[in-house]
Amino acid sequence: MNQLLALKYFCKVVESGSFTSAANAFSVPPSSISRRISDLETSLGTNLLKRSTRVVKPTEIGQIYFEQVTEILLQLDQSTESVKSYQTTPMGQLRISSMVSFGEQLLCPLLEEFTARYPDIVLDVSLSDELSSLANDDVDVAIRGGYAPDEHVHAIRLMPNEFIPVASPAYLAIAGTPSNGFELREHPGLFFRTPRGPSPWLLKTGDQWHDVSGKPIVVSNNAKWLIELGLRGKGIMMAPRWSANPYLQTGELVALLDESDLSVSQNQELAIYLLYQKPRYLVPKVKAFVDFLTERLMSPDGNGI
Amino acid sequence: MNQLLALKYFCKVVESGSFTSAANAFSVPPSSISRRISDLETSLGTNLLKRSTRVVKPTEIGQIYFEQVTEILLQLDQSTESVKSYQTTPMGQLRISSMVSFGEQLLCPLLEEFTARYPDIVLDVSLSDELSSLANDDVDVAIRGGYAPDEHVHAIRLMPNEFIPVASPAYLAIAGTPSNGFELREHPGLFFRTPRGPSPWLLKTGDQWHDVSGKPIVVSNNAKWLIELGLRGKGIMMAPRWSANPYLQTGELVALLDESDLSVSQNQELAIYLLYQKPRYLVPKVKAFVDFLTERLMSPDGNGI
DNA sequence: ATTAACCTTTGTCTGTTTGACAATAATTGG
DNA sequence: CCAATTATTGTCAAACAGACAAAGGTTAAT
Repeated sequence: MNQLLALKYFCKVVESGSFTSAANAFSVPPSSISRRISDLETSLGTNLLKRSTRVVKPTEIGQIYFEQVTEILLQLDQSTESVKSYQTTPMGQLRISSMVSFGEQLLCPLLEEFTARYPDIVLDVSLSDELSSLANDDVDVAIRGGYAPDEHVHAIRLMPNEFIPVASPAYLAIAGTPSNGFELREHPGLFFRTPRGPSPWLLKTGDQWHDVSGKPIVVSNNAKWLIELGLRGKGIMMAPRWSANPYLQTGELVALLDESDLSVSQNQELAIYLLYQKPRYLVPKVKAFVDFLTERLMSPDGNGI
Repeated sequence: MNQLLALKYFCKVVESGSFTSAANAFSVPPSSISRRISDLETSLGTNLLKRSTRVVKPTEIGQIYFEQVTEILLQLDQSTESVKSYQTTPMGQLRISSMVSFGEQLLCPLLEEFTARYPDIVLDVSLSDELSSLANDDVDVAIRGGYAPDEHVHAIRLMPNEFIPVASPAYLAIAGTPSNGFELREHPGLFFRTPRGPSPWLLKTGDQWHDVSGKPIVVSNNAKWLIELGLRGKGIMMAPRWSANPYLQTGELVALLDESDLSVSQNQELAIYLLYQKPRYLVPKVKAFVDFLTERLMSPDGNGI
């Protein structure tokens, strides 16, 4: 028996005081109402309604049952409604995972604007260079460099992740400015440690890749500290362009060997990706974040800031 | 879609963390669970569960929905349970309608015992000689004399309703004791007014009925007062045997013309009936009252007290 | 690394249930 | 007393849930 249907029919009959009007309300023949309520009475072993041809009134227990069931149906409607609103309005907890340096320098400043625009979204931002398992539902969206998107993960290319060698003017004044990539080997290097080890300095000549890593002074996963060391003239570092940009503009850092094919990976298409799961029904909070971030970070030519 | 079924399946899946175990709990194939939940998700436009082959976890909104639905299902169970208990235990409001004199003299004294035995029944006793409409659900049980039971009303013959002429010894000492029915016409009469008028005194001789009503001194629907007048020697009255009995035993009243065919109605089978509606499912409170009253009022030979 | 086991999903069929429509029974109001 | 309204019942067609088998995918163990 379709109990919920029977309950809805029953309540409508009590409210309207007649099978016919209830039938009209549901656009079904009165016989359907009669049969469903009969089912209900049978399953409860009770007479819920007193039928006299002109007037239908609930019995004593029918009245009690009606009041309780009305409340229950109302709650069920409200629950359904809250689910639907969740599917309509960006709300709920949004768990974001981002690379540390990107998060510190670009993401977090933007998030203040985001929370202002979507007050019903509670942010849970976790900065880490380890890739947290998007698939295991630890996180709603993730920002990673050069991630290999698998089948169920949607990846949006936010911006290129070009690495350029930089150093402070003070350092260059003392140690001299390298005139080609191979000279980098003679310079002290500030290396970023990825989860897969220190990222090397690579130079491409034709089809050949050469490791032109300098002499390691510091290896750290703390990008901020590395940049600080660079600013203080401790050596040369390969920095993401988006990270070095502010200092390049103030002149605190200088970009070296601008035209050369230097990188930290043989993968030519290094980029920063925004990753999120692609379920059957996309949750508004995720869509809101994806839209927001692409709008703010992706320049029209796709080359980022 | 059988929404209620889907909700039950959904909750069980969340609780057990797997489709298979939920399927076992309901003794249905896992595919049924899968299909019902898929229906539910479609109708809500939401992913409620995150399926990773080994672990099934609710989504954020799925968790919220689960908590609310769990509560709702619990309430529904409780409502069903309360109906079932209503069908098992005598409880609720029991509306009784009784003839005034019978109610005052016999019924109400018994009811104290009844309420003691069934504390969950709240009595609503209405004493009236008008017949309240049993069919219109104004009343659960009614006690009436000589009622013509219609098709849907169950009638139990509680006791005969034999009317006998009585008077006080003091009156008889002055006015003399009538030796046959026709002499009653010469006596002052205390008449009970039924809703259909004063009840006459009738005498049957062979197949003939004679009106042998005395000279009306008082006509009243207040039986208590009539009896009081009788006790004070104001005249003769036709009293129900069950009403006069206490006074006959003390000698305060004397029964006249014991062997004669005197009555107040041509209907020979005057009796007091216990009436109640006969719905498909008899409510325990009614059954309790019917059983109680028949046990206390019906003697084995069916002739009453 | 490869296989095996387990779980969810999908396809197809069958039995049950619900709704539609018509006819019947019963009661109220004029 | 008759007409109108209402609930119920009978019958048929359509929709739906469940059974069973097979497929697809992921984890765990060899």
